[in-house]
Amino acid sequence: MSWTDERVELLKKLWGDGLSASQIAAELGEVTRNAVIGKVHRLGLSGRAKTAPTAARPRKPAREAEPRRDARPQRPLTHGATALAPELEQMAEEAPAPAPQSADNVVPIGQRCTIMNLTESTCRWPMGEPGTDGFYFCGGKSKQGLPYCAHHARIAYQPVQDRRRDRRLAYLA
DNA sequence: CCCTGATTCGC
DNA sequence: GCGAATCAGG
Repeated sequence: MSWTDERVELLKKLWGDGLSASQIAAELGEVTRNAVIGKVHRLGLSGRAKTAPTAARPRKPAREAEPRRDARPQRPLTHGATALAPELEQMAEEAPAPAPQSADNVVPIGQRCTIMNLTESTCRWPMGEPGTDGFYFCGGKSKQGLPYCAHHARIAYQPVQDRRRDRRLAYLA
């Protein structure tokens, strides 16, 4: 997969929205966060804020071609990494229950889970009508205490996105 | 350990 | 130009 115009445009948009490189990578698919970061730099739109306090890098001692381990294979079943500002974690607890039945979302059967299979790292986005047989949770991989996977977190917190970003920049500045 | 972006450099 | 490996940090 290459950087088509559409993908680059989406990259710019998401980066501008303050999403992390790994989130963007998950959103784009078929690329790692390193690829995203590399592209961001080449496009010259790095440095979203925070004046790099850690500028000077000691250089890397030339490296030879190594057996290089597998390039992290993005799991098709999950929505990849997630990491939102700490402020969001609080909101997560009070976040209004997302609309139960989302006709648009279809989760792979193998990923779905019930209340019994939920762990700290599974997406709790409800699917279907609670209490009925068809009900289940997304079950995608969530991280850092967030209750949702990257995909559902975006949906759940959309209205607050602006505030979140501003806050983040505020304390980083 | 989870994650973040930044950089280097072989390809 | 691309991005894995690495680094430095939270």
